[in-house]
Amino acid sequence: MDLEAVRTYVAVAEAGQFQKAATDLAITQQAVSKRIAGLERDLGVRLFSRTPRGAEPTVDGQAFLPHARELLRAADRAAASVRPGSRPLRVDVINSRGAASRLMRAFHRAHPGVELDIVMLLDIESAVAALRSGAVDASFRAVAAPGIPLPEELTATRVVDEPLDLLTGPGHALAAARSVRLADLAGHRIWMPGILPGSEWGAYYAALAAEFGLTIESTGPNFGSDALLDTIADTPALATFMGEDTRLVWPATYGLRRVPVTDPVPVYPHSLLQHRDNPHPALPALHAHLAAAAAPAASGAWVPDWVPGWGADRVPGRAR
Amino acid sequence: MDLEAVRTYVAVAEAGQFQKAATDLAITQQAVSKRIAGLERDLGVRLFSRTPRGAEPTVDGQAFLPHARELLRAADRAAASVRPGSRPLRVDVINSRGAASRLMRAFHRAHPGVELDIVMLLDIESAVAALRSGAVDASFRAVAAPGIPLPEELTATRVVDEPLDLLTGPGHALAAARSVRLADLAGHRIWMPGILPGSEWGAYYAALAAEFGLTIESTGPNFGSDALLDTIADTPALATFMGEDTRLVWPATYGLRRVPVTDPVPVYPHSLLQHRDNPHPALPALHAHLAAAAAPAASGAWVPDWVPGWGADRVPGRAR
DNA sequence: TCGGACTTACAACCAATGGTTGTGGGTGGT
DNA sequence: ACCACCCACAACCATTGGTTGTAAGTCCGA
Repeated sequence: MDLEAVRTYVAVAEAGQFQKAATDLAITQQAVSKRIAGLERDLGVRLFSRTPRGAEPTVDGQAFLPHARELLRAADRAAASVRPGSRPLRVDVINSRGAASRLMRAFHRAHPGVELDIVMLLDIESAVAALRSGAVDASFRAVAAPGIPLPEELTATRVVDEPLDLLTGPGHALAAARSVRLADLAGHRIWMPGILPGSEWGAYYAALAAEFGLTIESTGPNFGSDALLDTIADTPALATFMGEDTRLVWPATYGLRRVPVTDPVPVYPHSLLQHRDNPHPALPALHAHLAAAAAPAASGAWVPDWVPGWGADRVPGRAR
Repeated sequence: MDLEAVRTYVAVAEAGQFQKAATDLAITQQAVSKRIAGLERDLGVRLFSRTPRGAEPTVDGQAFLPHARELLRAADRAAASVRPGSRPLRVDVINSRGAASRLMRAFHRAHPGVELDIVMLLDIESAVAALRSGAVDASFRAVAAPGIPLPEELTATRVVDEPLDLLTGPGHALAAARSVRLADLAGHRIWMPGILPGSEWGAYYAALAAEFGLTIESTGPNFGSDALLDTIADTPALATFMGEDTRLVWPATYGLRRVPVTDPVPVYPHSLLQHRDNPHPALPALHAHLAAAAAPAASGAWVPDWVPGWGADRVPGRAR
């Protein structure tokens, strides 16, 4: 199926005749005739019934028309997603299951009119480079991690702290616990595959392990969250950390247990990075939404939490 | 933008390298290279960063990918909409503002998974022909109108009765009335442009006019509902009928008045026609939905209504 | 009834597209 | 240093898709 033929089809359906559609498209009537004939050959049905006064859609043509229009709109959106200048707001999130993804989905629900593209960059260096070049408009990251100075032209706004739960299999020693103190995790093996030592998560867990004497293993390649959960469910000696609000789609029979960690609650600090001069019109709306989403938590009871020493100030109003 | 190039792009993004995508698509690596280069030229951005071990999407490529997938899905849906055999349920409605359209929108909300195509055929003859040929699966029509025998292989199910209101401009004699008896409309000019004498609506209004002495003018071409409403608003001597539940999108300043007609209420009888042997899997769900939608009205107070003498039995449970 | 104005369809031609094969440059592992 | 593997470029060629010219059909008015 050829998009130009589909575009020609819609033009004919709107014009009511091949001739006028041809002048609208600035081609000859014969070219229109050929395109429509080719489209009908591709689809295997007759789309127009030709009359001496023009052409009108057949039943198949009527059914095809809205799909054709939607197809052309999809093509326009696809082209717009990479058009320099006015393109959809492009936001980098740190992974597809974390708090940042959840916030962006909520933002999309609250502002359905804002065109949005979500990308996931590998590390903060490439995120910083993408922000400086303008390839992305905003990035959820943990800033001020050691060794990663924030360039002058970027700004960072602390937007949300993500509390972490412990995730264990049914055979784990803490599987039945209602909660566990962070200090009591000393000596337990925590497995976080795919966390690179130099990355932000790597720095976060390194600081956490150093302060509370945890054993965090990030060895081995990341085979995806399915493989991770599979291993956690089957290995009594292993546990892992997972965002408190992460919803798991997982068969209940595997018996994964989620154990809240307290005293203090380890929270991962998310900031929104952007270029100081980025003029994208949707950025203010995003900031307003994030501020509004963080504020209501202030009414809850506050619980002591832990962020790395380099984690700067806490987000206003966080509670649990 | 070429759909084949987009399909190739998605294949490369999934394969991770041009070579493998080429074998998957059964073309040469050079052809893949050319297609991607052409797509990048069309879009004006670089989609892949080429490495000695393959190709990975750039930031622009990452943003483009979901749009590309959606574009291909839209193309598949468009092709499926006219595929003989298993295609979406194709339903003919009598116009875009009537009760049939409303019912189909409600059905779509209740069954979002059912692929649906709505068409509007000119008259009941073409609807019958389309049903017999299998070009459409179901049709909302008023059957048993005089001179239109229902062929043996078609079935008709009375699904909904649509009450009609009188629509007037602010200067009309009945504009301030809270309701009007059908008999009191005798002598008033009712304008229904575009209603053909031989059509179902034509037969309906002819019977209505004959029984209650109305003056119904259906002269003149139908310039669309905007032109109709425009004329009604500006002409004190004219009024028209309109479905009770029809929502008008119209500036309030025009002052159109909707006057319920009573004693009896004129209702237009809609039936669902289909081929006796049509095996489309979504047809039972449609029938179940229509039966469920008609039933709840039985709880309301019943009001005398009027259908043409040829209008067969009333739909069970209709009320107002 | 005939001719003019209008429609779409078909034939011939030609440039440009899009595939192929062959080859070269570059990187990473042995 | 060589080999294996990747992608890009060049040359070639069939096919596609545009053009012009013409034919066939219908409507309408003289």
